[in-house]
Parts: sequence; structure tokens; C-alpha cells
Amino acid sequence: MKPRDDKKIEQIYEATLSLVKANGLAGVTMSEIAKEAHIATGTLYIYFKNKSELINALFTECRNRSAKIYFKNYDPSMPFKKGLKTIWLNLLTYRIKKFEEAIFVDQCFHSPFITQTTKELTKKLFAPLFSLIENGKKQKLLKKADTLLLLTFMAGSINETVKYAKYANRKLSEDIIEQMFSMCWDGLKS
Amino acid sequence: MKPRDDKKIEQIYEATLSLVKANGLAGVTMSEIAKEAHIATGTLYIYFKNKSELINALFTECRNRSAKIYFKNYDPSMPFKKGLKTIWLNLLTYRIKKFEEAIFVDQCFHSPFITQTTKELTKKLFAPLFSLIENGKKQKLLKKADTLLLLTFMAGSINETVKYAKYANRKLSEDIIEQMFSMCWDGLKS
DNA sequence: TGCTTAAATGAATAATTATTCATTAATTTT
DNA sequence: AAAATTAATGAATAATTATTCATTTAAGCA
Repeated sequence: MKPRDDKKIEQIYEATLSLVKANGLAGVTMSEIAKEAHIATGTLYIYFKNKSELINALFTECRNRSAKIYFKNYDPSMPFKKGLKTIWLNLLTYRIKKFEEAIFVDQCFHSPFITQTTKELTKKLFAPLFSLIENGKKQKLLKKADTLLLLTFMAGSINETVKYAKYANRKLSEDIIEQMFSMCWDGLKS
Repeated sequence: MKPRDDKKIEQIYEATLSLVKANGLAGVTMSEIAKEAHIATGTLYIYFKNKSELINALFTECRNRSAKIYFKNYDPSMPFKKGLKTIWLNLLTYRIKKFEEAIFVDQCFHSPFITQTTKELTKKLFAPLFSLIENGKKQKLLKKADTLLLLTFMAGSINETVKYAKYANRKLSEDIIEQMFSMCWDGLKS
């Protein structure tokens, strides 16, 4: 028997991300995905039962990938601020390097494709971020605000800044990244 | 002759916003919009040439509405921090009260419907925000960073926080709003 | 009141897009 | 090397959705 080409799924994912970035989830069709991935339309249906499953699978994949990256180089024994900066940088780097993934995930949250279960399942992945913030509060280094409020403050400024940089086609230099972290830290610290 | 019912356009807009919030731009159809607006499908085409024009018109309308709101109660002679807070509050209030509009506009930026011209045109509306920030920098009250960087920092944290509040179905109390502004101000100030 | 004009309707049609399936190609197994 | 099995193809079909249009309805005007 003929084995499946294990590069195909990745090709399909790449193609979908690229098309969603260009035209949005609203504009993406199965035949376009196939063409972009250099495979036949029918082949898509060997790997995914239908469009909805393809989108859900890619969504889950993106969430898993990002969660993995967020804690790279992080060691809980680090001094708190250094740890926070490590993770903050990981968040930023992810949004820059995997911009297409980030856009795709954002769009999925308001789409008819992603099921509630898929959303719930991927939420858990980000639990370690909570502990980090809780920890900072315990050490009285962060403001005494709701953890999710502190987290969204941090994530929001990163996300929006990366979007701006991408749309305006500007590179975020070392300098700018330092300024961004200062703003974030000054905002969070007690 | 029979005159146009001038409530219809607003009905169509409302219906579209509501459906986009529920299913995303990817999931919205002309017949659904018509049904939600309590009119016949054909009637949509009396008011808008086609789907793309409807989406573009609503996008422009949303952008205009939001720009108008941002400077409510603002007077350039106010002390800087008070002026900033006024506008900051307006931004926040808009995102909360007109959440559907905000989501719609976000989705439009990655959709095949909105033309580049439409995007460019609506950009100008936000020029007054720039002057505000520039002003703060001149008075040495804000960090010496790029104006757009300061702006996206401010907008990003607002946007993400409102999204979180909406999804988690939480109300943003006076207290929390104060905390949010503190975070923003501490992040921006020199 | 009847005539004129344009709005409103929604079923019919056109266009687009998802999905299937008969066929071919590529492996593995015997 | 032939048989068996599954991947891959892409044209054909099914399903969905945008758009049109013949008809009806409602308002203004003579």
C-alpha cells in the first residue's frame, strides 16, 4: 500500500495560514488552499474530513505551538522580573515570527468553524502564565489587580504593537523592544 | 412615488453587526442579514449594490462613528493628564458599548471585502489622537518613544481587556477601570 | 380617486464553493 | 514481478449563497 506523505499536512497548514492572512477566513476556499499547497482538491479530503475539521485542526495546532514557545528559556527559579521579561519576549517573538498564526487564531474566535469545545480545550494551555503573574503579586512586585487584567494588559499591548509594525511594514528594533518592555513593566509593577 | 424607508439602512447595519459578532465575517450571508433585519433579500440590493459594498459602507460608518466618540468632552486646554484620561475613557467606553462594531472592524482588516482605499481613507480620522500624544511628549510628561508605539500600547491594552471582559462575561467596574488607567498611565509616563 | 413611480417582495437563476468519486499512480507485500 | 492496497487526481456533482426580476404594494401627485 502507499503511505501518506507526511509533509502534506504541514503544506496544507502553511497554505491556509498564508491565504487567511491575505484574504481572511471569510475569503478562503478549499480549492484555493489546494492550489496554494500544490495538491489536488480531493487530496484535502484524504487528510481532513471537511473544511470545518481542517480549520479546527489548524486552530488547535496553532494554540499548541504558541503555548510551547511561551515558556522557552524560562526557569521558575529566575528572579521574577527576569522571568517575566523572558516570557514577555517569547510572546512578542511569537507574534512577530508567527504573525500568520496569530491572525488566524484571532479570526477563528469569531468564526462559525471553531467549536466551543475546541476553544475551551486550548484555554488550559495558558495556565502557566497565570501562575507567573500570581507569583509576582505574591512577591508584591506587581500591582494588586486581577490576574487576568494584568495578563490582558500585557498581551494586548504586545498584540496591537506587532499588528501596527506589520501593517506599517516596520521592523521592531532592539531599542523599540526595550521601550516596549519598559512601558509594560512600568504599567504592571506596584 | 414611494420614498425609501430611512430606518432600513440602520436595520441592515444592526443585523450585520449582530451576525458578524455571532458567526464572524466568514459566516455571514445576504439572506441571513435580510432575515435578521426583517426585510426581503431583494430589498438589500435596493440599498446596496452588492455584499462587498454593504460591508465597505458599514466599515466606513463604524470608523466614522468611533472617531466622533473619541473626542467627546475633550478640550485641548485641559491639563494633559486629564485630557488623556478623557480620551482614554472614551476609547474604553466605545469598545464596551459598541463591541460589535469593534469586532466587525477588526475582522474587516483581514477580509477580501474592504478595499485598500477604504482602509486608507478611514485612517485620517484618527489624526487628533496623534497630536494629543505628541503634545504629552512635548510637555515631557510621556516617555520619549515613537508616537505610534505609545498609541498602540494604549489602544492594545484597552482592546484586549474589553475582549476578555466580554468573553468572560464580566462587567468592568469603576474600580477595575481605575486600575486599568493606572496601568496605562504608569506605562506611558516618563 | 385613479395614475405614476419607486420600494418591497421572494421565488427563480446564476455564480461560487464544498464535496464526491471513478480513475490513475505509487508503494508494499507476497 | 504481479497483486493488493491506499494515496492522489481533478472533473463532475451537490450544496450553498449571491444576485436578479417579474410581480405586488404603498406613497405622492394630478
